[in-house]
Amino acid sequence: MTDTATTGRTLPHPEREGIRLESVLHALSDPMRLRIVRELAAGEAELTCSQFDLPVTKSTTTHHFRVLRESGVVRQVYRGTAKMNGLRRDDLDALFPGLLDSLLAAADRQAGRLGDAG
Amino acid sequence: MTDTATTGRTLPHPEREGIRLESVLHALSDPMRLRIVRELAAGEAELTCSQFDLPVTKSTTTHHFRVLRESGVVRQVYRGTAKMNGLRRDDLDALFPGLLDSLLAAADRQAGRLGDAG
DNA sequence: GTCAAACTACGACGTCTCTCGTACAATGCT
DNA sequence: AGCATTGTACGAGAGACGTCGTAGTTTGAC
Repeated sequence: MTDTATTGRTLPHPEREGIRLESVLHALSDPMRLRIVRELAAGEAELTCSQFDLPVTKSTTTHHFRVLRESGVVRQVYRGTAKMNGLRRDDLDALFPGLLDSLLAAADRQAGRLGDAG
Repeated sequence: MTDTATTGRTLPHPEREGIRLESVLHALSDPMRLRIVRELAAGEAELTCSQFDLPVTKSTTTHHFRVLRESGVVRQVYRGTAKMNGLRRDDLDALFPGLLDSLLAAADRQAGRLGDAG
């Protein structure tokens, strides 16, 4: 328990077969959550909630991460006081091949077009 | 004007560049609307609103078609008393290459998996 | 001109969503 | 033990959403 181990707390996730397309689309239809997912996809590593510099309060951030988790888009694991977030790429790719990539490409494209992503 | 011509009434559509990914995802995150889009994609021809046998009232159907139109997913044109609906495939493909196909494939896959589509 | 068909407008209702603030819980460090 | 960090729970408020019913409009056919 002294190394960076996962702590006892666990969070409910839908299993792969329980992920619903409508829920995923709904999760991704919020600008804040789409932004989170894009940042998550950009880096390889998992990120803590607090590493996202979102223009909302902590409560709201928690809310968005929960929506993402409950829809099956991200996997969350506690490590110490932090909560690590990772895209459920494997599950999403298995369930809906090519969808996540198209979605991320579409988001990138739109960000480039609109200039809201450097 | 005696043949099957478009009548004077027109409906506001977002132009191609005005279509937002978040709005498209939101439009598609409703089961009724996803169903509409799948039916539209299945057949080549445009369909009238009343050709869809949805388990909701006419008012609600109108509402869903409006959401789809305003988000840029479908194009609607009056012809007589009917309103023809067509997927804006060209615009969506130009804006978000591959996205619509992935989305439709994902929906098909889920329908097959869950058995709610014959 | 009358009538039916297709769709719309408007208001209503209950629910869900996004946001916040405050108070609380779990963990790790000293 | 004490404290800082990280995230949660709960409640609230404003607004959006999906649904309906009724009344109305537009068009085409007779």
